[in-house]
Amino acid sequence: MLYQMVEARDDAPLDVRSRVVAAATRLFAARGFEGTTLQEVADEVGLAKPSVLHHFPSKEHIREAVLDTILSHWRDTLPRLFFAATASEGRFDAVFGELYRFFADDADLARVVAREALDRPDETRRLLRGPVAPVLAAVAGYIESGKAHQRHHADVDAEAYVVHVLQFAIAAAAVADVTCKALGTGAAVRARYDREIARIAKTSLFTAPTQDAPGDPKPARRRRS
Amino acid sequence: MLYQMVEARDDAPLDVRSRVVAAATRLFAARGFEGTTLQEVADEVGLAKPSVLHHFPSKEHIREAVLDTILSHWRDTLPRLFFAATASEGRFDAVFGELYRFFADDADLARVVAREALDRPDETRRLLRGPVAPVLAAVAGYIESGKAHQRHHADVDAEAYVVHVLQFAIAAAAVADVTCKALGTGAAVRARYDREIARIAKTSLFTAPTQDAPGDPKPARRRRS
DNA sequence: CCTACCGATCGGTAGG
DNA sequence: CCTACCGATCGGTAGG
Repeated sequence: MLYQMVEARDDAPLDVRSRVVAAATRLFAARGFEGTTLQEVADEVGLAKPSVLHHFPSKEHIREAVLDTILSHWRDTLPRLFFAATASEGRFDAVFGELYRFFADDADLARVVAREALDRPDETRRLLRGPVAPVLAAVAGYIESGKAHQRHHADVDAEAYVVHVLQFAIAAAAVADVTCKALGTGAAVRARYDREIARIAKTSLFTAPTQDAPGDPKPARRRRS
Repeated sequence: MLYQMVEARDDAPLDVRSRVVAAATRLFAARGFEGTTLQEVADEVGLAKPSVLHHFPSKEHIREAVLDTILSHWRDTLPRLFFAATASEGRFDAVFGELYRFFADDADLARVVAREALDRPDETRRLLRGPVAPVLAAVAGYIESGKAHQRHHADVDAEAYVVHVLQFAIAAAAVADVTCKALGTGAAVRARYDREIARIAKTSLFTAPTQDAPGDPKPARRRRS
């Protein structure tokens, strides 16, 4: 079967559905689902409200489209992440960097996911026990084997560690622009913030400094605005 | 000056304002400020909507009362926290446990704070640079001195570490009942979850296992329902 | 502390 | 893709 491929180039003209999803993602991230009106979405896309509802039968359908888009984006990067995790030792920086950067590069995605966890705990639970579970289990297995080889701390709770690191990455990315300001002003602050979360994740797992390059994921590259 | 003391006993009858704040805290935590209506708050308190508005001139005033209550509760525990942090070495478990338990004991507080950070980044920034800043700086100073004595890892970014640990504790408490389910079912799961976040915070700071009792904050004691 | 009610805006529909 | 409009509900007020 053949699907119309959606061009991912940032400057390519997007179809109406994609423009609605992009606008809704931004607005949901900033104000939440309940705090966003269809009128605001329509205004941002440059359409009348009924025109938006021609493409999505209800506001709830827009929410689902936003979340599906994030989830499918993530599904694309998961295999790469997983491969990096299992292919060789000492690749922790790359793996964590990949995970963190996915959300840090576009804080709106992190904010939408964080809001979803707060707004709809049951759906989020389903997601964690469903499609996300195998990935968590796989990474936990990798950590367990690392424990057996004394590469990782013996008292790491592999499953709990993975869950915490995942939610740390999302939470840190979601509120980075807020909490970074507690570190003072200036451009270097965000780099310190990013470096420290990577260091925490890494040091709490490995028994000794790895042979990796020092744990600094590249500073987040911003996607828009 | 003399103030009317508000009795903290859980079973003591509360005045109307306190009951409104308690109901609003629960509702704001679950649905967010925009997702909560004055009617729902009134219903939960058992009053008519205009009666609620007799005690608080607007919905916005209820939000402020909710946040003030959380902040002042926290101000009460901060001195204790700070004293524990600076009084002696090896008290990390107690300090982090205190911080984490404050939010873990009542996840609604963590959720309200998390939502506030997402909904009103500017206000949250002001809070971080204002009243919260001295506490962060003090703890960061304690960590710096620990680095000088080789008790803490040399590459810890003290200021960034403190900010991350704070937001980790809040985020972890806010979504604990969601993400714990990714660890399986059963009563022990939450204890593992709590123990692992304490271990991560501790291991990423200290150069070697401390002389403390193993890093397990008591399992969160639930305050209500 | 209530009943009754306000204008505004919500998500969504009709019809073209 | 639009104008015009729907019933419902929003936060808040009047008046007692």
